[in-house]
Amino acid sequence: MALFDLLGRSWALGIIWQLANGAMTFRQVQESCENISPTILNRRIKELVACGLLERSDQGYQLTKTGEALFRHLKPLGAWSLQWADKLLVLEAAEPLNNET
Amino acid sequence: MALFDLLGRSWALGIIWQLANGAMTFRQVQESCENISPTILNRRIKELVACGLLERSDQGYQLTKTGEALFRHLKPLGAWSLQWADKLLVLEAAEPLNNET
DNA sequence: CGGTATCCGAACCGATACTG
DNA sequence: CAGTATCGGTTCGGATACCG
Repeated sequence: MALFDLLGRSWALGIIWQLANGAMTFRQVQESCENISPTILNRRIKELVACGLLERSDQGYQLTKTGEALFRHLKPLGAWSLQWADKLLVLEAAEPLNNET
Repeated sequence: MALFDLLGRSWALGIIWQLANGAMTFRQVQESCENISPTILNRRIKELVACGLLERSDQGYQLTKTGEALFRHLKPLGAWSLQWADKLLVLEAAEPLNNET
Protein backbone atom coordinates (compact mmCIF):
# COMPACT_ATOMS: atom_id res chain seq x y z
CA MET A 1 0.00 0.00 0.00
CA ALA A 2 1.72 3.12 -1.27
CA LEU A 3 -0.36 5.14 1.14
CA PHE A 4 1.52 3.84 4.13
CA ASP A 5 4.80 4.44 2.52
CA LEU A 6 3.81 8.05 2.12
CA LEU A 7 2.24 8.54 5.52
CA GLY A 8 5.03 6.69 7.25
CA ARG A 9 7.49 9.39 6.36
CA SER A 10 8.47 11.81 9.03
CA TRP A 11 5.95 14.51 9.79
CA ALA A 12 3.53 13.50 7.05
CA LEU A 13 0.82 12.51 9.48
CA GLY A 14 1.58 15.45 11.73
CA ILE A 15 1.02 17.81 8.85
CA ILE A 16 -2.27 16.21 7.95
CA TRP A 17 -3.34 16.22 11.55
CA GLN A 18 -2.63 19.92 11.86
CA LEU A 19 -4.33 20.85 8.65
CA ALA A 20 -7.39 18.90 9.65
CA ASN A 21 -8.13 21.85 11.92
CA GLY A 22 -8.08 24.29 9.04
CA ALA A 23 -5.77 25.95 6.57
CA MET A 24 -2.32 27.03 7.69
CA THR A 25 0.59 28.84 6.12
CA PHE A 26 3.99 27.32 5.59
CA ARG A 27 5.36 28.91 8.74
CA GLN A 28 2.38 27.98 10.81
CA VAL A 29 2.72 24.36 9.91
CA GLN A 30 6.40 24.58 10.58
CA GLU A 31 5.87 25.95 14.06
CA SER A 32 3.12 23.52 14.84
CA CYS A 33 5.56 20.72 14.08
CA GLU A 34 8.18 21.81 16.59
CA ASN A 35 10.02 23.80 13.97
CA ILE A 36 10.65 21.08 11.48
CA SER A 37 13.29 22.23 9.05
CA PRO A 38 11.92 23.88 5.92
CA THR A 39 13.62 21.31 3.76
CA ILE A 40 11.59 18.45 5.11
CA LEU A 41 8.41 20.40 5.38
CA ASN A 42 8.76 21.43 1.79
CA ARG A 43 9.34 17.86 0.70
CA ARG A 44 6.39 16.47 2.59
CA ILE A 45 4.09 19.20 1.35
CA LYS A 46 5.08 18.62 -2.23
CA GLU A 47 4.50 14.93 -1.91
CA LEU A 48 1.13 15.41 -0.31
CA VAL A 49 0.10 17.94 -2.92
CA ALA A 50 1.27 15.65 -5.69
CA CYS A 51 -0.90 12.91 -4.27
CA GLY A 52 -3.93 15.13 -4.16
CA LEU A 53 -4.18 15.19 -0.40
CA LEU A 54 -3.21 18.84 0.05
CA GLU A 55 -3.77 22.02 -1.90
CA ARG A 56 -2.90 25.68 -1.65
CA SER A 57 -5.44 28.39 -1.12
CA ASP A 58 -5.40 32.03 -0.08
CA GLN A 59 -5.31 30.91 3.52
CA GLY A 60 -2.33 28.71 2.98
CA TYR A 61 -2.30 24.96 2.72
CA GLN A 62 -5.33 22.88 3.42
CA LEU A 63 -6.66 19.42 2.95
CA THR A 64 -8.40 18.60 -0.28
CA LYS A 65 -11.68 16.72 -0.30
CA THR A 66 -9.62 13.60 -0.67
CA GLY A 67 -7.38 14.63 2.19
CA GLU A 68 -10.36 15.14 4.42
CA ALA A 69 -11.75 11.79 3.45
CA LEU A 70 -8.46 10.22 4.34
CA PHE A 71 -8.41 11.98 7.66
CA ARG A 72 -11.81 10.62 8.51
CA HIS A 73 -10.52 7.13 7.86
CA LEU A 74 -7.37 7.83 9.78
CA LYS A 75 -8.93 9.16 12.94
CA PRO A 76 -10.23 5.86 14.33
CA LEU A 77 -6.97 4.20 13.48
CA GLY A 78 -5.10 6.94 15.26
CA ALA A 79 -7.16 6.43 18.36
CA TRP A 80 -6.55 2.73 18.20
CA SER A 81 -2.84 3.18 17.79
CA LEU A 82 -2.69 5.28 20.92
CA GLN A 83 -4.23 2.50 22.96
CA TRP A 84 -1.87 0.11 21.32
CA ALA A 85 1.20 2.21 22.05
CA ASP A 86 0.14 2.52 25.67
CA LYS A 87 -0.22 -1.21 26.05
CA LEU A 88 3.19 -1.66 24.55
CA LEU A 89 4.75 0.57 27.15
CA VAL A 90 2.95 -1.22 29.92
CA LEU A 91 4.15 -4.55 28.62
CA GLU A 92 7.71 -3.39 28.39
CA ALA A 93 7.52 -2.04 31.89
CA ALA A 94 6.12 -5.31 33.16
CA GLU A 95 8.70 -7.49 31.47
CA PRO A 96 12.01 -7.23 33.27
CA LEU A 97 13.84 -8.13 30.07
CA ASN A 98 17.29 -8.92 31.38
CA ASN A 99 17.51 -6.66 34.36
CA GLU A 100 17.45 -8.40 37.62
CA THR A 101 15.67 -6.00 39.90
CA MET B 1 2.00 7.88 15.19
CA ALA B 2 4.61 5.20 15.66
CA LEU B 3 2.25 2.74 14.06
CA PHE B 4 2.70 4.26 10.65
CA ASP B 5 6.40 4.37 10.99
CA LEU B 6 6.33 0.64 11.59
CA LEU B 7 3.81 -0.26 8.94
CA GLY B 8 5.40 2.03 6.42
CA ARG B 9 8.49 -0.14 6.30
CA SER B 10 8.93 -2.44 3.40
CA TRP B 11 6.81 -5.56 3.45
CA ALA B 12 5.36 -4.95 6.89
CA LEU B 13 1.86 -4.56 5.58
CA GLY B 14 2.32 -7.36 3.12
CA ILE B 15 3.25 -9.69 5.91
CA ILE B 16 0.25 -8.74 7.97
CA TRP B 17 -1.99 -9.07 4.96
CA GLN B 18 -0.75 -12.56 4.30
CA LEU B 19 -1.03 -13.69 7.88
CA ALA B 20 -4.54 -12.40 8.06
CA ASN B 21 -5.44 -15.51 6.09
CA GLY B 22 -3.94 -17.79 8.68
CA ALA B 23 -0.65 -18.92 10.13
CA MET B 24 2.34 -19.37 7.86
CA THR B 25 5.90 -20.54 8.25
CA PHE B 26 8.90 -18.40 7.61
CA ARG B 27 9.35 -19.78 4.12
CA GLN B 28 5.72 -19.50 3.26
CA VAL B 29 5.66 -15.86 4.13
CA GLN B 30 8.84 -15.39 2.21
CA GLU B 31 7.41 -16.95 -0.92
CA SER B 32 4.15 -15.11 -0.63
CA CYS B 33 6.12 -11.88 -0.65
CA GLU B 34 7.86 -12.56 -3.94
CA ASN B 35 10.86 -14.08 -2.18
CA ILE B 36 11.79 -11.20 0.02
CA SER B 37 15.27 -11.76 1.36
CA PRO B 38 15.41 -13.52 4.72
CA THR B 39 17.24 -10.59 6.22
CA ILE B 40 14.36 -8.24 5.74
CA LEU B 41 11.71 -10.75 6.57
CA ASN B 42 13.48 -11.58 9.77
CA ARG B 43 13.73 -7.92 10.70
CA ARG B 44 10.09 -7.20 10.01
CA ILE B 45 8.92 -10.26 11.88
CA LYS B 46 10.97 -9.36 14.90
CA GLU B 47 9.62 -5.86 14.93
CA LEU B 48 6.07 -7.03 14.58
CA VAL B 49 6.49 -9.61 17.29
CA ALA B 50 8.10 -7.05 19.55
CA CYS B 51 5.10 -4.82 19.06
CA GLY B 52 2.69 -7.57 19.94
CA LEU B 53 1.17 -7.81 16.50
CA LEU B 54 2.59 -11.21 15.63
CA GLU B 55 3.37 -14.39 17.54
CA ARG B 56 4.75 -17.83 16.87
CA SER B 57 2.75 -20.98 17.15
CA ASP B 58 3.11 -24.57 16.03
CA GLN B 59 1.74 -23.59 12.66
CA GLY B 60 4.27 -20.84 12.19
CA TYR B 61 3.66 -17.15 12.57
CA GLN B 62 0.24 -15.71 13.02
CA LEU B 63 -1.46 -12.53 14.06
CA THR B 64 -2.11 -11.95 17.72
CA LYS B 65 -5.45 -10.71 18.93
CA THR B 66 -4.01 -7.26 18.67
CA GLY B 67 -2.76 -7.95 15.19
CA GLU B 68 -6.17 -9.09 14.11
CA ALA B 69 -7.75 -6.02 15.61
CA LEU B 70 -5.32 -3.89 13.69
CA PHE B 71 -6.10 -5.74 10.51
CA ARG B 72 -9.78 -5.07 10.93
CA HIS B 73 -9.03 -1.38 11.20
CA LEU B 74 -6.68 -1.54 8.28
CA LYS B 75 -8.95 -3.27 5.83
CA PRO B 76 -11.25 -0.35 5.09
CA LEU B 77 -8.30 1.96 4.80
CA GLY B 78 -6.68 -0.44 2.38
CA ALA B 79 -9.75 -0.43 0.21
CA TRP B 80 -9.86 3.33 0.30
CA SER B 81 -6.23 3.61 -0.64
CA LEU B 82 -6.80 1.49 -3.71
CA GLN B 83 -9.46 3.86 -4.97
CA TRP B 84 -7.18 6.72 -4.17
CA ALA B 85 -4.23 5.22 -6.02
CA ASP B 86 -6.43 4.62 -9.04
CA LYS B 87 -7.61 8.21 -9.09
CA LEU B 88 -4.05 9.36 -8.88
CA LEU B 89 -3.13 7.43 -11.97
CA VAL B 90 -6.13 8.75 -13.83
CA LEU B 91 -5.24 12.28 -12.85
CA GLU B 92 -1.68 11.89 -13.98
CA ALA B 93 -2.84 10.45 -17.26
CA ALA B 94 -5.28 13.33 -17.75
CA GLU B 95 -2.81 16.09 -16.95
CA PRO B 96 -0.39 16.55 -19.80
CA LEU B 97 2.14 17.98 -17.37
CA ASN B 98 4.52 19.69 -19.76
CA ASN B 99 3.98 17.64 -22.85
CA GLU B 100 2.29 19.45 -25.63
CA THR B 101 0.06 16.83 -27.14
C1' DC C 1 7.33 35.50 4.77
C1' DG C 2 7.69 31.41 1.45
C1' DG C 3 10.40 28.38 -0.54
C1' DT C 4 14.72 26.19 -2.77
C1' DA C 5 19.68 24.29 -3.09
C1' DT C 6 23.30 21.91 -1.08
C1' DC C 7 25.40 18.77 1.64
C1' DC C 8 26.37 15.23 5.22
C1' DG C 9 25.41 11.59 8.56
C1' DA C 10 22.09 8.11 9.82
C1' DA C 11 18.84 4.65 8.74
C1' DC C 12 17.19 1.33 5.79
C1' DC C 13 17.01 -2.20 2.06
C1' DG C 14 18.57 -6.25 0.48
C1' DA C 15 22.08 -9.86 -1.55
C1' DT C 16 25.05 -13.27 -0.01
C1' DA C 17 26.90 -16.44 2.93
C1' DC C 18 26.65 -18.96 6.91
C1' DT C 19 24.99 -21.53 11.52
C1' DG C 20 21.77 -24.66 13.97
C1' DC D 1 13.81 -25.37 6.91
C1' DA D 2 14.61 -21.33 10.18
C1' DG D 3 17.22 -17.72 11.29
C1' DT D 4 21.58 -14.68 11.86
C1' DA D 5 25.84 -11.91 10.43
C1' DT D 6 28.00 -9.02 7.43
C1' DC D 7 28.41 -5.47 4.16
C1' DG D 8 27.43 -2.31 0.15
C1' DG D 9 24.34 0.98 -2.08
C1' DT D 10 20.70 3.88 -1.69
C1' DT D 11 17.39 6.69 0.40
C1' DC D 12 15.92 9.75 3.93
C1' DG D 13 16.25 13.29 7.47
C1' DG D 14 17.68 17.51 8.69
C1' DA D 15 20.96 21.82 9.35
C1' DT D 16 22.38 25.66 6.95
C1' DA D 17 22.53 29.06 3.63
C1' DC D 18 20.39 31.34 0.25
C1' DC D 19 16.80 33.53 -3.38
C1' DG D 20 12.21 35.95 -4.69
